[in-house]
Amino acid sequence: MNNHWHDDLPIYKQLVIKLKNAVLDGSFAEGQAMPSVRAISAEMSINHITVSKAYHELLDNGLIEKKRGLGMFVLSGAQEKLLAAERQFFIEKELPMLVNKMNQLDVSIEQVIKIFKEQREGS
Amino acid sequence: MNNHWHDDLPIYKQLVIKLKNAVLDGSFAEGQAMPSVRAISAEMSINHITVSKAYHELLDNGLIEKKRGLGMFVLSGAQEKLLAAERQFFIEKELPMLVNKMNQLDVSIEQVIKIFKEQREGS
Amino acid sequence: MNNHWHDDLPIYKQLVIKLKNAVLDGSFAEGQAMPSVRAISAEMSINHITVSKAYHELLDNGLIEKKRGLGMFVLSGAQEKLLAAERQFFIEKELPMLVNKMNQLDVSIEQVIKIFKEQREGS
Amino acid sequence: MNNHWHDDLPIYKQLVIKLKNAVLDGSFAEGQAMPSVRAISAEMSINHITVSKAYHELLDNGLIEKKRGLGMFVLSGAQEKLLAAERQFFIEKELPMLVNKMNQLDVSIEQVIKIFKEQREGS
DNA sequence: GTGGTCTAGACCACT
DNA sequence: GTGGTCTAGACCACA
Repeated sequence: MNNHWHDDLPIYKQLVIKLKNAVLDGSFAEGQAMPSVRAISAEMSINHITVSKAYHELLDNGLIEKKRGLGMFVLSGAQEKLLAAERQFFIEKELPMLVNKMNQLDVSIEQVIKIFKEQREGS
Repeated sequence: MNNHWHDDLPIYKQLVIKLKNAVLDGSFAEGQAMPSVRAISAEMSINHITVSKAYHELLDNGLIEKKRGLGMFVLSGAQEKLLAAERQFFIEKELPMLVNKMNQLDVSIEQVIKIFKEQREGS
Repeated sequence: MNNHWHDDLPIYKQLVIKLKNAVLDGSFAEGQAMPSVRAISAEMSINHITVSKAYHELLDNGLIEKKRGLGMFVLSGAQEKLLAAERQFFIEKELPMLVNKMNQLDVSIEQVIKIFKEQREGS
Repeated sequence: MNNHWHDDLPIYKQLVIKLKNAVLDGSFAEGQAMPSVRAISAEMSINHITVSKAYHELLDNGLIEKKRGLGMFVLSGAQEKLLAAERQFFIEKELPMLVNKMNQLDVSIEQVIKIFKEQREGS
């Protein structure tokens, strides 16, 4: 987890994204305790309230749970739930917009495929 | 042009997008006068300062010009210029990010092609 | 709106209750602007963030909407929605608990009726 | 005695309620030994300090007594004392608040009676 | 140790 | 004017 921020998105939102990615790729296993608010706060030099705000978004999304006096814990099924939600959003919302823009800008499907293949190999 | 706003983008930005789209699809032909600030302001019930802000972004982008006492006019070459700029941004920035997300979410290129074809036929 | 707090409930929660009551009894009519965050903040001598937290709870409950740069507005249907929600919660959750406790403590239904009638007259 | 906690009340408070209910319904007879702190701690997987805190509340309420080296014992008269206290609190504090809410939400006394009867039969 | 709340004051983008 | 974000530091309840 780096601590390099860009400022077109609020810090807590960027943190939400990082945390979600960590859940997605399994860095935070289900049932496991998340790093404490103050730990992140110290490690990344951001206010604990800012961290808390990020955690609350995960809480609202049903990805983590709070145990009083103990901390935040990854809920079982969180990884799958997150993956499903992101995939659905991507396919139902982002992809159609992408295609729409392709039509508007006269970008051919071949160009997309080309970039897709390039990036596959590069990574 | 509807007047339904969402909240995740500033109104003036949403207006910029609408105006650019209108130039892109030829609704505002080159050399033609743009609707007056107060016309848009009234029609969409938004503050004239907000409209003005949107127009200034188009001015800065070199898509329109101001003729004193007459109003704003679409510059010649605006459509093509806009098309080129958007296409470049799309290919160099947006597409790679989307492809990256596709990889992360295990979305196949076939799904993109499928949606592409569906949307082609539908429109 | 008074500004006398008890401390068994966080200030922002107490504020939520006050605001909901104001919507319930029609003090804030639908479509009308809510008092600004800073206005309440000043009037009640509480931090604006605390007020904001309360407003966000109303936002999440779908009772008010935010208009960028303009403020918070009571949504149409808010009063009815709130009334329905509270009544449902009362009947499905609170009442059964009440009855359950009555049984446990051997409190007769007659006593409840008596208090009900007294309070009706008193108010 | 289950071990499923909710988050809107501290665990030790929830435990206090459970223990009181057990005294109320006679599960813990007067003069009888209460389960040891470590027994409850183990059975419910909660910290022994938390259990201790709950027991201290019962001690302060004069419902149990500590016999050095032997454990906690239900005081004689505990059941009746508890019943009286809870009944008084219920009638003087809880009922008026509920009735007040009934008026605000336009819930009729007939609905209460209906639910009362249903619950009587059901249990 | 955990998270929750609050303050006072700053700065920002938007209308 | 509107709300949003962030900080630094304080205090609290809970386990």
